[in-house]
Amino acid sequence: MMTETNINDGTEQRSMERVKGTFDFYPEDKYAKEAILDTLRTVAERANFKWVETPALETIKLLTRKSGDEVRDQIFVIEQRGAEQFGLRFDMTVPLARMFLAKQKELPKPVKWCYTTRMWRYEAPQKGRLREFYQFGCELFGPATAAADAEVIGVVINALKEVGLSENDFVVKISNRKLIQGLLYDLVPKDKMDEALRIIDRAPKTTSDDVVQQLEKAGIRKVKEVLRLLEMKGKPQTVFADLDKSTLNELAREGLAELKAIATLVPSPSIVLDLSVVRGLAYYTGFVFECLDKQGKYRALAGGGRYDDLVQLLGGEATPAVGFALGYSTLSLLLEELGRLPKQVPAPQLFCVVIDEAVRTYACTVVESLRKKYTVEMDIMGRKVGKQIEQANALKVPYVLFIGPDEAKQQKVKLRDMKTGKETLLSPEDIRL
RNA sequence: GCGACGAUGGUGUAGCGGCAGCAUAGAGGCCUGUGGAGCCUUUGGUCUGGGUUCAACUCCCAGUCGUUGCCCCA
Repeated sequence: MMTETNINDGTEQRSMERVKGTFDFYPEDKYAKEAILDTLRTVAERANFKWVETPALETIKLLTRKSGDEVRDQIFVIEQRGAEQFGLRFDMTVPLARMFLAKQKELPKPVKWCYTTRMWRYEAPQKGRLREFYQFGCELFGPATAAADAEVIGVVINALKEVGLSENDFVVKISNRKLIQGLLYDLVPKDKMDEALRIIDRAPKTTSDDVVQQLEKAGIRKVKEVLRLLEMKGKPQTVFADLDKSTLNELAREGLAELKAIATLVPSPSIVLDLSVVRGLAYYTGFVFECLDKQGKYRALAGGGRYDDLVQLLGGEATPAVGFALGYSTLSLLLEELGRLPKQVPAPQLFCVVIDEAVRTYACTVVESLRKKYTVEMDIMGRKVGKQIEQANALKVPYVLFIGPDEAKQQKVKLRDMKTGKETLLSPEDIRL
């Protein structure tokens, strides 16, 4: 029965709401974000990383090339034409790898790129995790050296310090997949390796009893030995000393050597070695790292590592690569908590008080010419003088210009220094702030 | 995708099965050429839909959104 007449089902109201998991940047938020992202980028640029951008859209084929269907579920699929599907990028590593291999032959190595841009993942929004979000990151193609890994870590650490964090505010947990897998080799059957890594990855978030339970459930026997690995964490040199005492297989020795080289090159006090850092199961091949706030209160601030197989997997020549991404959501939460998020919207330098509507034309001429050089606000509400000054005060303007019939007659303006209260009558072109 | 909790002016909050109040922000006035104050006026709200009831912002159900835990985190 079609009996619905003017039923308000709330769709009208909901159509005015923001899309779930997105964020509106009002001036205060926008200036804060851009200031932070600019600062981060500048740090990368000082290490000679070049700023790049890619389309928001990629083909689904590319986006899912390196991962399975679970990834597909988190892609915003936005268009379908014939057999082709497009999706919004969910990270920058894959698009930049595509960009790299398109010009692989001509680009001089190393190729060092950075980005500060937005991406999308269709997942449940949580604190520090939105569906539309911004990341700063670097990718470095070419060298397979510890020096490259160290450079990337160095950028992360410097970037965090540059936006107002100290090395007491965060930790950089480093690890190496070869080392973990080498160590697990004798403890875990080959077909259980992925499952074991997955359990290890989320171990820090659960109790050790849970970890034991999960390992047993997965059919892994040498639970005690696996747990012992998880406890190997702390200052790199301490853990290295521990590991040196054990007999290691070749894979583990290789991973260990890589970590030692990196630790030597980046002697930061915020670096700890933590073998539970695995970084998902995706494209990382060796060195991996994760950066967290000291209390572990928030989600990871940054994460990255070495992905030596990705370029080849996408159809390029085998090229080692290393990179990281640093999300704005979590970073801004931490900065906010520490009171270090820049909060100011730029204030106008000058406010023009229009004393009488009769002189508005003259006032507009003056303001127009001043706006070639300064940020100038003027009354456009037709308010009374007192209200105009209130507005100027609310805007924290350092100088106010008074333009009334007297000034207009002489083609002058009265400039008032709001701090000292001193007023001077002068020609508009003589204004120097 | 699953679970828990929540939703009252723009913002922050109070309240009660029977008139929805306070603060703050906004607009205006006191104030027709000069200060951030003060006083006054005013705009604006119970997320959406359904149910119970004489009566629902309040109780019940569903949805939406939010927070959080799980999954996932490429």
